[in-house]
Amino acid sequence: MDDRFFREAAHGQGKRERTLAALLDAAVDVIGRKGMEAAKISDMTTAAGLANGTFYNYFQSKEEILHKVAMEVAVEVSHRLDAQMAGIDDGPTRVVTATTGFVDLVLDAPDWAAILLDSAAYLSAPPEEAFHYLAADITRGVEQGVFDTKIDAFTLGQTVALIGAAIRMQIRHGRDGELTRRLCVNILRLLGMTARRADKVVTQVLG
Amino acid sequence: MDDRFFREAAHGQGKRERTLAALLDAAVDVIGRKGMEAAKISDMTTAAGLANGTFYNYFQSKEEILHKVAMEVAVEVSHRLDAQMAGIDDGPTRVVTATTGFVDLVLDAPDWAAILLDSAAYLSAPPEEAFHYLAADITRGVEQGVFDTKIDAFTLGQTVALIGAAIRMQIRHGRDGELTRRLCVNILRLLGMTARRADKVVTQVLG
Amino acid sequence: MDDRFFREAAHGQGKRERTLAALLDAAVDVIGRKGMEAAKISDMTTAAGLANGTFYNYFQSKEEILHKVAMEVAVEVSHRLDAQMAGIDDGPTRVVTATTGFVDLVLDAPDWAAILLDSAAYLSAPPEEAFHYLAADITRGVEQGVFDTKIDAFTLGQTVALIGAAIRMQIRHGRDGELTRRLCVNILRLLGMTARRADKVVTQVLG
Amino acid sequence: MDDRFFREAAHGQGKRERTLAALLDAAVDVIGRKGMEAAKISDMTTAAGLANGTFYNYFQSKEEILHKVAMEVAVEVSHRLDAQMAGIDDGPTRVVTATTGFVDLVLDAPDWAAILLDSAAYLSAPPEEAFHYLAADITRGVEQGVFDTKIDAFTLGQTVALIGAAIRMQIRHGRDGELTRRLCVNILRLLGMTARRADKVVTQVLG
DNA sequence: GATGAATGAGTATTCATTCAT
DNA sequence: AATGAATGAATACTCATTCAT
Repeated sequence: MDDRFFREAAHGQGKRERTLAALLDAAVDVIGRKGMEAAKISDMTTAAGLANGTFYNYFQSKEEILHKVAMEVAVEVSHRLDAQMAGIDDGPTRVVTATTGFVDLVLDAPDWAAILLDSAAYLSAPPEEAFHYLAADITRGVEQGVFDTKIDAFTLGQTVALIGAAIRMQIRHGRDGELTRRLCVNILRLLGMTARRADKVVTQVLG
Repeated sequence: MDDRFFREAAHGQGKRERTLAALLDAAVDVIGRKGMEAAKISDMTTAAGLANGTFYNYFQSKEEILHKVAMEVAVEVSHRLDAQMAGIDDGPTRVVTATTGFVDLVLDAPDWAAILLDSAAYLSAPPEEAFHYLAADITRGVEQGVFDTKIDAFTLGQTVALIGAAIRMQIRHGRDGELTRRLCVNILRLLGMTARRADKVVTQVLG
Repeated sequence: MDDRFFREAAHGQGKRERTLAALLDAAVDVIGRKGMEAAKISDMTTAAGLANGTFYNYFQSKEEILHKVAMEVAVEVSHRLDAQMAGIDDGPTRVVTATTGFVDLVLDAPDWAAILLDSAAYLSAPPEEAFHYLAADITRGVEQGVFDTKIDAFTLGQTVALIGAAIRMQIRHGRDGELTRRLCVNILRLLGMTARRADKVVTQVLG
Repeated sequence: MDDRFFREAAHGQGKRERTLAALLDAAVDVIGRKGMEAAKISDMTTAAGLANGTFYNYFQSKEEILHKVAMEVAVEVSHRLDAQMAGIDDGPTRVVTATTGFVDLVLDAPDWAAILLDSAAYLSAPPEEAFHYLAADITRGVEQGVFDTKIDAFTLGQTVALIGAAIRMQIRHGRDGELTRRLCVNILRLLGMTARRADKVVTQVLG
């Protein structure tokens, strides 16, 4: 999904922008195949059809492009989820919708999954952008009185950990909608809903 | 905690055993400081006061010592937790006791924390020993009718993810008993207890 | 003879070609001094005035450069012999001319001798190019009815063994044209000529 | 053939002799399997059922045992050939008998073949013992007036080269009596016999 | 004599980064 | 802007040899 994502976004722009986009697309591709650690600069430039040294006209270091790619992907994922969720008002429904949407989106684009997953481990700073909406939805649920939990980095971290574990398992053992459903239940439970109400919400949203 | 753990265990034994223990202790130390990925063989031999080549009289490769260290630590942690939990019969109480004990133990020995955390990511096979008791306790809770969840790799993975995230946060931002308490609540909620009952159990156990 | 052989051939070409040639020349030099087995990559790069890592911009491994050098030398030797032998039609005369030419050429360039001799033992596939002409000349002699032998790998192997032994002896104990003459006689005898006729041919050709 | 050759020879002797013999047998075995270059001291001691360090109570270095083994094997081979050839008086017949016997013996004991072949390349000094009888037989033939060649190191070297090449080919491509027969013919031709007489002798001896 | 633990010099290979063109 | 050749630090692993017990 979305091979050449950056190049399309840079279509019609200046040469510098297009080369930059080519490098970012190449990075996505290479990271998807080999992971951040093993991704070589030369892999990226080769995939982008550029010479080795050209890389350093656009980035100061390997780390920089890794950060950039991770952030851009996170932002784009957030955008897409926002679009899916317009008009949904109920907190729990939003959480389930967002989680399902996120997991599906990321499993559809394994390159992006690799980037998001790796960025938490390989980069010091995981891209909060990807999960920003989640904090907002949880807050909304708390305000609506259906969630019973503190809203802070810890709760967010716990939730993200659940999502990450679920994605990793599906990458390893194959896609499984049932696991995504259970993930949603787990998140709602963790946020303070009873097991019964959590099931009901998930069934309403996912059918 | 337990610097020279292996050397103490090998005290009075033959030279081979003592050198082996020195290497394992050195590995723990180095992994604690630099992580599994960055840990160099020469770091370990230097820390153990040995020549470079001596390493290969005891291990075939870097991976081998990493596996060995991870497994030994996991086993030892399990042993200690078992000791703490003798006589506790109630499933939820066991889960809380085990989780708290595990988090405290591991935060007391940050080297061990690093090993356990890294081993999941760096080694192909993370040591199940460290979490085996957890599966047993969850099963017990389900059999006692207080947990409402499937017992499988997914549930275990979700639980372990919560614990890992909590430990990581405390390593980064400092020890915080309140977070450990909230972790326990989260786990019990995830396993199907209501928010209220989860709080009650945690309060009973942790005061 | 022909120190800097490759560099001369690459004169005026691009930088990549010139560096490649420098590496090949350096390899020839190092192999000549230490043999294929003991030749180190760093020896070659140092001799070429390059950094260690530069080697791997041109070759994947030590084996690769060894093969390349052996093949290039073999090809060049064949070219030079071809030139010497243009217009000679008689089979035995060709064999004697080729053998003498080969031995002289190789003793003039002891580095090349080392390469050709080592390549049979160290490389899995010795460069047939160096001896291809020999097979052709033997065939010609057989067709002319002056040789009485099967033309196959065995006969070729036997002949090459004689040449190799003669070269080795002259490298060890000093150049000796008489030995080369006797080598030619031996080859002709082996190919089925009587001692007398063999002597006559050799005398005609070598004086 | 002749596994434990040295141990049998040392039977009934002192402990030192028996341990030495065990090391020599182990060396034969290991060299046969891996070649001289790749043979490790520890391979030999392990195969001999001894500790690593024990080796140095018997040999000063790896080279020393290699030399010793090569020499002993060469001597033994000579002895056996001598036995086969008692009573044979005719020079050419002796050469054919010795060559055939040598090739057969060595192909029957591939370990020995490996040792003899490697010793020429890996050790500076190939064991002349193995070919001493050959010089004598050639001399005899010359004195009988059937060979027409100088008797010196060069002729011997040429002959040995032919034998080596023939053995190598049979090790690589499988035993082939026809090649051994052709080898004998080649040697006789090289020593100055006509093709016809060489064939006749070989047929008389080998049938 | 035997042991076997310890040694440490030796080397191919990778890859992010620089810089002259 | 682009090129791509050159760099060189960094590191796991081998094995003959030593020597204290």
